[in-house]
Amino acid sequence: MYNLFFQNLNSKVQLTEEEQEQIKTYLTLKKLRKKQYLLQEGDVCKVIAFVEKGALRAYSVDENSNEHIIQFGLEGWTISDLYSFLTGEPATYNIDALEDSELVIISKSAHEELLQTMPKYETFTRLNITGAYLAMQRRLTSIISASVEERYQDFINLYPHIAQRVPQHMIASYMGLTPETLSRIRKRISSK
Amino acid sequence: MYNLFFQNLNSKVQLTEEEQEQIKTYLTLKKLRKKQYLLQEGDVCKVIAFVEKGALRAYSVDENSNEHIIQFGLEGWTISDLYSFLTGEPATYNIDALEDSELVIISKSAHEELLQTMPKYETFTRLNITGAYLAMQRRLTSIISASVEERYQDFINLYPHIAQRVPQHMIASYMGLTPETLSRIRKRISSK
DNA sequence: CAAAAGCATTGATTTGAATCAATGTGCTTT
DNA sequence: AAAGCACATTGATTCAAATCAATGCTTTTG
Repeated sequence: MYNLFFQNLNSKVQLTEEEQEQIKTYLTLKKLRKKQYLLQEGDVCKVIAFVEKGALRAYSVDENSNEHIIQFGLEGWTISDLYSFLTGEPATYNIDALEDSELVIISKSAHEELLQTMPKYETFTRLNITGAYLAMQRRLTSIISASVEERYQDFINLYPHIAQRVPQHMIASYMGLTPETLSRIRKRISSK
Repeated sequence: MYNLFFQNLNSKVQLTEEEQEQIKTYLTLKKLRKKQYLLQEGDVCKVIAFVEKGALRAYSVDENSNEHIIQFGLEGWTISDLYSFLTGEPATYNIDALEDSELVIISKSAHEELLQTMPKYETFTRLNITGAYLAMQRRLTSIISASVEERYQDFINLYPHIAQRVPQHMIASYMGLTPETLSRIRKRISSK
């Protein structure tokens, strides 16, 4: 059940059997049906979720009730409203399941205790957030400097598996475009 | 000379005198004149720089030789091309000084040794990157979902000191706008 | 199974930002 | 002090994406 999580963990910090067992005591599993919420805007985000199976999205809703996807979470990725999780402020994002999913759940107290007691867990956390930072910087750079066409190409190249599993209008949302515009961009690209 | 750096460090992880002295042995100071480069695109980024005094910017240059500012670094902030620093790949950003500046320099080997030997330094690093991640996520959310006017207002509210010290066309660049557009937006806002 | 909902596409029109161009102003720099 | 440059503003025009609207297709669901 925790296979992917520990695979991921081990690839970043080598753990002994005992260490793994110890960490396991802090984790819980959660299944989410398609369309179910993991987090709703306004609630405080209590957990970090590692996606063992399935797909989720984090998104905000603006005053015109347009959804803006800030992050996808597929197998092997972590998803949360980190700001809310860390500060205890109400979440500004919603997180829900795009497919039936299985999550490894780390509660706030578990996270804090692990950070305090297991140096390797802190290293793991540091490496994770660093990876997330670099991925986001890449996305930001591309938004600021590249054309929409290039951005779409980059997205497809970087995340082909997302493009296959997620409806197109959500990719448009992730890119900050309308579905119509993305459709036309795809058309333009394919006619080359 | 290292005042601000240690102030910052201490605010995140409480250090003893000895620990501070130990860390100091890993640091060097560097002064940069206005317009001098800390890093040029294509070179490998060898350092993380903490800004003690002055102001820097990290930016990329696109095929039409337009500059796109990805980050400002003022007093108390850290600036680097982290991807290049961590991977050893050539940098995709340029970093230069907007004013005469003083930097606390952490070399790659220093960074690695400190991470390995001083748990508190790792914690410091983790907290720093987490803060940077949250700031960037905020920026990204605003780009994807808010109007340019709101985005400019947010920027001014969040970083009033930057707005005061940095030429307007650089703020436009940071926002992914042309200077003309930002000028018009300011006009629109002020006429309310 | 039929109805409804969700999704992608296409077309016509509007809108907002980019581009091109010119001017004014204040700083450097010599 | 004069010349040159960097910067901000403003105007006119172009261009790209949003919006509004309609259609057909597929997937859910009652």
